[in-house]
Amino acid sequence: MLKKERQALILREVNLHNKVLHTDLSQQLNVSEDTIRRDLVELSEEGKVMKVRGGALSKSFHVYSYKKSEIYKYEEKTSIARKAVTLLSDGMLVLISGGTTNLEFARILPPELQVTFYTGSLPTAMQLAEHPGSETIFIGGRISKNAKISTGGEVINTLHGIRPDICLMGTNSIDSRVGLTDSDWEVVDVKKTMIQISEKVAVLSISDKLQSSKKIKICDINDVDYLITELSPNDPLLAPYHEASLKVL
Amino acid sequence: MLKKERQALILREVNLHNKVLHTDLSQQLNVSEDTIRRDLVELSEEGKVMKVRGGALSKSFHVYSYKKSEIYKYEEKTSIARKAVTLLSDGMLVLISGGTTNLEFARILPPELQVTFYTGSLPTAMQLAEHPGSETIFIGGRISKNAKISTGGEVINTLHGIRPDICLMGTNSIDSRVGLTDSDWEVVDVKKTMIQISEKVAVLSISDKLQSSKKIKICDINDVDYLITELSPNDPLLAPYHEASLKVL
DNA sequence: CAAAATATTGCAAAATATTGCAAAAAATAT
DNA sequence: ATATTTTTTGCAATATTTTGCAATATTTTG
Repeated sequence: MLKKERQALILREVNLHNKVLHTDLSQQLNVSEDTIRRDLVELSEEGKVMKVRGGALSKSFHVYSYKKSEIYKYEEKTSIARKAVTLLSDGMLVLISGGTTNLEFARILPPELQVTFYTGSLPTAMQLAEHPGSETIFIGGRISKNAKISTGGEVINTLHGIRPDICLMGTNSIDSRVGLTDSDWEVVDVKKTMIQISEKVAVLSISDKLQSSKKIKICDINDVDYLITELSPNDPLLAPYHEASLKVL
Repeated sequence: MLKKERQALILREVNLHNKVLHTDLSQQLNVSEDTIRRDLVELSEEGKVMKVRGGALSKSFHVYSYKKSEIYKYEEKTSIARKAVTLLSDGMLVLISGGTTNLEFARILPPELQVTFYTGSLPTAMQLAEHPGSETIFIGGRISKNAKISTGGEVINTLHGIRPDICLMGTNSIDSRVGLTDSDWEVVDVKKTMIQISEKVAVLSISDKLQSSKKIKICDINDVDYLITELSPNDPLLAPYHEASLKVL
């Protein structure tokens, strides 16, 4: 096994579990603990992991982290991301929006997965570009300063030229009666189209945002096929969505 | 078996399995490990694979670090960026490439400047989006994993639809006789077009890269209008460029 | 504090890289 | 076609890197 390859595997393990132990990795990869330790030191010098006694921790390091602000509810978002992965399979065309949950999704993506991603979000694209198996296509347009996504007519045009199998939509507000809403009309325009053109729509949302709504409407709740939260699917909070016949993961 | 043919096979193997070993390829193709090693070195110089000890990995393994602390010759790049700012004025349409020097340029951009930026570089776009005065338009396309820029026909098409006043081009190698060169053909295709369509072309380069060249040619030295380095314009190192009648800042 | 776990250091064996060189193969000129 | 030049290839001698091990130091834990 090549050194770089081994380090890539280690890095993936760290990103998935947020921590690794020398002993585990040493067994898993069939090398001495010394070698693992040296690898972790190197990775930590490159700023990719945080070395601690006995192993290493994830830096929850995204290529681009949303300006300094630690990702809110990091653990929860990782758990959402893991569930979302199960919706994908090789060869799919996936449309993915921005937001920290989707960023987390891009980070823990299994390397062997081979899909084509379309996105208009700069941070998401940066992170997806790290993924060895998949191809990332950025949808160009005028960059919205706060959301860091492409907006405008050109985006809508490009979107109408593709037919994604699934759309992974990060969201600010979802409500079983009102549907999906947002507060930025530029973003809403884009999201509307993303939902229209996609075969299936999955909404990724932490439970705080359930049953909340903003000023501008994106779509009805029926336009959504999957709802993914960090909660167990049979949590009472999710009941209204079951009733609206969404598939709740 | 011809050399080209062998290298094509190697390249296929790399892209298929994401890694190759000297030992495997040597057996498989009935040549010595030395030959394989030399092939891999060449392929890596052309930017097609990533050479590592014992074999090679597919390019997608490479991770580019944009951490400020790790930027090579950070101070020098800031000084280049400051000179580059003098070329801009309000209302201009500016095409800007990737690279750490341009990233630094985007960071120190005076906030009151009002220009429209076109770029295909994800890191550059991220930084430009922070700038209050200007508008950033991202040129969409397939994201090249190591350079983190849009590549492919769509980029070329989009570029042909605009007429920038100036192109700020980061570079890997510039030579007064050979011109601009690079090692990644995907990047070269895009840069060629960027230079063609722009009214003026400014090359930003730290002095280390002066009089160096890579395998693949981007353009002649005469296609460049401005050369910006961290050196004083009358530094002897820059004499060849004065002779080629570039404006040296 | 003492036992256990983990780090550090130096070292040697194995694997891999580099360099220079000469023979073979390919390209070019005669 | 033949001779000459250039490129490619394999080999050997010599570096360099990587790895595991052992002895010793340090930190953690109860």
